[in-house]
Amino acid sequence: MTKPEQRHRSAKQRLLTAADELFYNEGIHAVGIDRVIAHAGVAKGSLYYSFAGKDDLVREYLTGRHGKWADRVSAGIEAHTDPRERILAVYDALGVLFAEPDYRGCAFMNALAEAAPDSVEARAATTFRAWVRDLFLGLAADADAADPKQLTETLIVLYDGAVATAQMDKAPLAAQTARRTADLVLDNAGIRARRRRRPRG
Amino acid sequence: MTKPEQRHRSAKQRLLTAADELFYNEGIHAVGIDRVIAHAGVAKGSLYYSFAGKDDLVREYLTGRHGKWADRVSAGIEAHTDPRERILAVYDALGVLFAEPDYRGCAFMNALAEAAPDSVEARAATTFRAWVRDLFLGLAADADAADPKQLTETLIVLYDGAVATAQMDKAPLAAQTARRTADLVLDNAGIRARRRRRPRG
DNA sequence: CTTTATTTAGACAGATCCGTCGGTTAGCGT
DNA sequence: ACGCTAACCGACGGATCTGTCTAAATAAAG
Repeated sequence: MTKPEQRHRSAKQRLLTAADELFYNEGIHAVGIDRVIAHAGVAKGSLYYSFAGKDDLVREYLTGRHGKWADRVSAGIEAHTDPRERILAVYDALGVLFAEPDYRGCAFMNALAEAAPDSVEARAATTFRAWVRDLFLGLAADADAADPKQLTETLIVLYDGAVATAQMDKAPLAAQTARRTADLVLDNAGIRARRRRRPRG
Repeated sequence: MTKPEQRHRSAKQRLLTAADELFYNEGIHAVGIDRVIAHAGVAKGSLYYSFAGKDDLVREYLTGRHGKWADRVSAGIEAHTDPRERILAVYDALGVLFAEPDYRGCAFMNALAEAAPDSVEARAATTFRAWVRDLFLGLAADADAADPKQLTETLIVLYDGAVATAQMDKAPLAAQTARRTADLVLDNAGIRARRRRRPRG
């Protein structure tokens, strides 16, 4: 068995990187596998050696996006201890994301826009959305919200609104707008700043 | 010149209806012109007689969506005289839209998700977004908002959030969540109910 | 009726799509 | 060195895509 890295990255990894760039920037249907293998610099046979087909490549592209974003959001949240600030940290993470020069919206929203009801894209989007919901639900519960479900609905609408506005209007500042509104919503829900525990003593 | 209706609708109109259904429900790239002409029940030659190409058909599909939605929103707004309720009427219109059984998100967001930067889809989306912005900007000014631009940004994020959440989570109630939050935002902006003039005296 | 506009059916071309296949290279154990 | 096998390669095939074209039928208009 070969080690996962020799001098050059493996064909599978190069394919994954190329697929991520092309699928995200131009859309899944718009990019054929010929474009992917050309951009990765590998042969077509290598794609079907490492992946069952285009759907499989799409699936790994989306799960990769899910994992990377979940890691970034989690890191942003865990930089704070105050439950209120932990909620707002999600919108701060969006602000950093939107500022990236090649931001082109939510990969799952875009994938779902061109996907069939029972496709790989639809399944990946469902998984992603369950993660989003559970994320806010946990944060709302930690903040002792009176109605965690309703607060979650509102926070999700603000999250999605920031994402969609930033994409359609090329407006990275939509994250700040969403954050400011979330702040107001938290005020209205009676959630105030408090420390769970001091960082060190 | 032929009248717009004879016994059967013209080939152009049938193509437009078929394109609207198929493009919206399955995505633009996913639907070939063969599918469109089959669904319309016309010959391929009729498509290229009435339209310059697929792009032209896509363009008319999107401008049609724009016009119909603008009419619905305007009708909803003009049913109210109070500037505050005129703003909230937009979210009520979204609620009605989301309740339709075949709702599949914003046609322009979906089109943009699979479109190239300078495509017909991108241009139609830009036009649509300018309309959305001007709509809220006018409503915010009519309500004597202290900062109409900032209020508009917030209302747009809530609008987009309702649309995106409703699509991704199949949650028609996202419109109510957005409306409730908009209500809070308007309170916070110091915008109170007032009549411009009595309906009759 | 004559003329023009619209529609039809289908074959065709060129490009691109996804996927398969047989053959080649490279790393590893023995 | 030898054999084995994972890893990789590029040509090929069938399907589908958009768009063109021909030739004729139908409908509308003058």
